[in-house]
Amino acid sequence: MPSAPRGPASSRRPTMAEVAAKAGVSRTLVSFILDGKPGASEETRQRVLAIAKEVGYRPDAAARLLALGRSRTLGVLTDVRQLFQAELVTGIYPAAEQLGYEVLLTTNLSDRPESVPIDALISHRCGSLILLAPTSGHDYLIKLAAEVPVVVVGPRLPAEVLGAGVDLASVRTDDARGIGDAVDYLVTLGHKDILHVDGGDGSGSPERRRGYREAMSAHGLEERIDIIAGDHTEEAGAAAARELLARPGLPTAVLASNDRSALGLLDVLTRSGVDIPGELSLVGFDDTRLSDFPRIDLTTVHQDAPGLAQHAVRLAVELLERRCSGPKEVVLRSQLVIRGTSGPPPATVRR
Amino acid sequence: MPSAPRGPASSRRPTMAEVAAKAGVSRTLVSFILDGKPGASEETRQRVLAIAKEVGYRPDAAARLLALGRSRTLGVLTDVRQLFQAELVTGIYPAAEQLGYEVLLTTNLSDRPESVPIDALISHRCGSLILLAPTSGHDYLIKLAAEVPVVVVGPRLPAEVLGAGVDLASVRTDDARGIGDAVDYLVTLGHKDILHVDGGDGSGSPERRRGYREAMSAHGLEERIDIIAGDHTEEAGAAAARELLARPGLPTAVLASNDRSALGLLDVLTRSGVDIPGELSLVGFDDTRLSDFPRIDLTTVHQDAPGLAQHAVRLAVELLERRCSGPKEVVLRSQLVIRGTSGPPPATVRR
DNA sequence: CTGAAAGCGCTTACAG
DNA sequence: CTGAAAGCGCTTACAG
Repeated sequence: MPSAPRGPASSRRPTMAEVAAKAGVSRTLVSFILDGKPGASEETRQRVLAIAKEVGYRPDAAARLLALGRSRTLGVLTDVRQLFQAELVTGIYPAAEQLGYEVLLTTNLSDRPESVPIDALISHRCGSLILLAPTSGHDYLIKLAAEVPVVVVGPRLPAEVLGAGVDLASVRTDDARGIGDAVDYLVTLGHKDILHVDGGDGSGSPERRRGYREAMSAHGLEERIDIIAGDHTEEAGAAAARELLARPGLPTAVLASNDRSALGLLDVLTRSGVDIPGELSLVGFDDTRLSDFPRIDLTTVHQDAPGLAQHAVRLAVELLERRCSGPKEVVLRSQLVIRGTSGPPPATVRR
Repeated sequence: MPSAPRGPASSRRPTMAEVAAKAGVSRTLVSFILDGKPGASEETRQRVLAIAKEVGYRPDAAARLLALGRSRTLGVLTDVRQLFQAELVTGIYPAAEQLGYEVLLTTNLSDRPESVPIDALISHRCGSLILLAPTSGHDYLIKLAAEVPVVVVGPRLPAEVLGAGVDLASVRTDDARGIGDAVDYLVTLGHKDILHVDGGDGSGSPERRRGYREAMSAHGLEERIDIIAGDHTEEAGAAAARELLARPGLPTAVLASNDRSALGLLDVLTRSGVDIPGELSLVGFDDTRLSDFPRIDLTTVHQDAPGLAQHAVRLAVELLERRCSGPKEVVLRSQLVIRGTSGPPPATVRR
């Protein structure tokens, strides 16, 4: 026996061959039966199934992958610290399961490049990759997609990237329109001094910034355009709030680039005695909600997480199975959800 | 060629054999070189490494696993909706990497049994499993641990489960003592009417409930013991708050079983005009914090997430490598973190 | 320093 | 309905 001595694991873990031996049939037949293929008598089927269950047989994914050459596994890169992504992940599982695919997860960590978890996914033979709000550059994405199909969820990809001739697709929310809806709503209420705390280069942030500018201009408010630089964290929102409070006057409305930033704003402003929405209206983006708890009752732009997840899975599978017919970019509509942090501007505007 | 035609993937993905052919050496040597083993001249080493890089060679984890018989991969079951678990996951990666292990993640979903994601982990040949706050019964855990080493992070496992003779270990916080510290602190401030909103059968909840009872008794406050049933969600905290508000009088302090529950309490109580901490002190558990943002400035019992993660990984690896010498239960101390939601009881106690 | 060879556990044409 | 056989890409004694 030229190979190394095996650990107790292999003796502990029953193989297909053992099931076959116990059942007195060939390995081929066991494979067919477990795969649900025809070709075995009903009686044999039952016996083999019973034995497999009895010995606790579990298919070895590694061997299966190796034999198949390609896996029915979708690799998902997420950031476990982002609650909105948790909602996407929650939607990805059932969508994948329905198409007969498994899902493997890895997470981004702040102290290592995104390519590390992505490499792990590829090494484990994920057939295609779903990247949630990736931060890598476009060159990297194109190189990656030349190797394995990639679906990017969140940020907008320029046409030249999507059209680079590789297996790269994009699923996202119509961020610009979502912010535009929020601006329209605030303007209708009578707001004019609407400020935007942006999300830096966070997923969707450039689009949201653009949507804000365009909507303000469309309402003839271009000279009221006012942007504080931020990112998609509570801390950035809190910092923006401090900056606002240091100014001579407050805007009547603030549009945060995401809910986390809005939370930071809400926290600092509320503590400083700013009445929300009486004195200032606050609107977030994402509608992050994993429980049914209304949390802070934030007016926000709702993203269709289950829809995004479903399309991402569909595209990932189509790309993998080489039958991607439709467009490689899916843009879902958002929906403004009006809750308790927004209302008409105060009668006496401070400016 | 009896096997099925391969998809474009295999032709696209370079193998070790291709690298060997290009370099004009044997596959064995390539394997040795990529593995960092001695046995090749420096010149050959460099050439092979260069070629591997040039053709974009990536090791095939499936084949590697199959050949090795055992994987250097740790499977982690988490719940992507639980922020505290995200902190554990964040700590698990670097700890595993340091020991030369990879990490594979799956998530619990509310609509399917925990055994589904666990089976996926096993199928992908994870050498051992780290289960974050699992909800499965003890019988299941014992059965599972007979098959593959299991480390449970969070809930306390009874001695008879840990001593069942299978590869099962536990890492947790001293929940009872943590709550006890919080009770001591509140009593020192002058509180007597200290109520506990428990966490049902959430991870650590039974211990926290016990700790509350014991600490209250130790202070001679057994007749003030008052528990509202809940779970580890904001919604449960909010429900408890509503129940409290419907009572004739409020306690002077509330101990929530975790931070999410405390958030729900805080939200509803604050909205109802209850002054926190002036009128009522609120204490959470976990110290969930992924950003540096103080969020709601909650007084809480801090859990050492990096420490829990590190011990979990260490045990998982020791169990896997059959050199588990030390105890199979690690209990880490918690630390009370006093912030803005707690203070002395109001001068005029409502009762 | 290097190569031929067996084996990991599975799948799937192919031939009964 | 069933079996013998090759192959997926890797690792590792063993023999030069």
